[in-house]
Amino acid sequence: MPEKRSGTQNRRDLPQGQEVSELLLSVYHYLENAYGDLGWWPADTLEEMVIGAILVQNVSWKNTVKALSNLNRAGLLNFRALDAAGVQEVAELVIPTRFYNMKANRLKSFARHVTTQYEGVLQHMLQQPFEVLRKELLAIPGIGPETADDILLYGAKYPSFVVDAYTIRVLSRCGIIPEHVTYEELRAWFMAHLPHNVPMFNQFHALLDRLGNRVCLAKRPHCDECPLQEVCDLRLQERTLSQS
DNA sequence: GTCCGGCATT
DNA sequence: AATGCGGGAC
Repeated sequence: MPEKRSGTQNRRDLPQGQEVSELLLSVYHYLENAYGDLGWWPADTLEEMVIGAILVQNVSWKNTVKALSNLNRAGLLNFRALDAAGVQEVAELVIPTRFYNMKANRLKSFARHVTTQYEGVLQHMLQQPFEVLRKELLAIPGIGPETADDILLYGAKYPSFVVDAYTIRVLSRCGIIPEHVTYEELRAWFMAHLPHNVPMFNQFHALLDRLGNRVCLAKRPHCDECPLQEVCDLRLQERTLSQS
């Protein structure tokens, strides 16, 4: 019979309990004090927000802006027009987002869905109940959990915590979470330990994104300028001590 | 694990 | 010019 671990937390499991809520809130406050209000999501319309969420997959925001402006110039920054446009034309306009054939197909899939199910009115789609909408989004080709949660939080304004690779890198480096966690598991963990507050979820993800993008880099992280130094170093120390 | 295939870095 | 970074969907 496999012996049950007691005492120290298994490194492969997510920590639980009231102290987790406090730790997450302190991470949030360190970041907010350093970076202030990031004002996400940067978009003028809901349609632009959703299109941007699809285009930004796997690429920098800078490239996404180029593609958004190309689409805008072509009058394709809305789902009715995208549904009517040819994939080839769309693909050429979104070349800066790198995986342009894939992105064009994803845009077309979403446009088709909004057109056939909601007569082209995105707001009507986003008014579905939280869980219904999440399932519906995930069923659209090219919409995975992160993009779905982007749309739920920044588009529909539901308290859906957005997890991304930066979230995992930052928190696992600090020793707060294991390196290998599934998306759904980590999202549920955040949502179980934080108040379901839309502006806070909005800002928390934006802050983690900023840190992972500019400071907590995959290679040669700039730890000297990290606002989480205190939390991070503390955790690493504790782990080292408890291993001896 | 694989796909996608621009752009920053070297 | 060449390399490889990079990450979300499947």
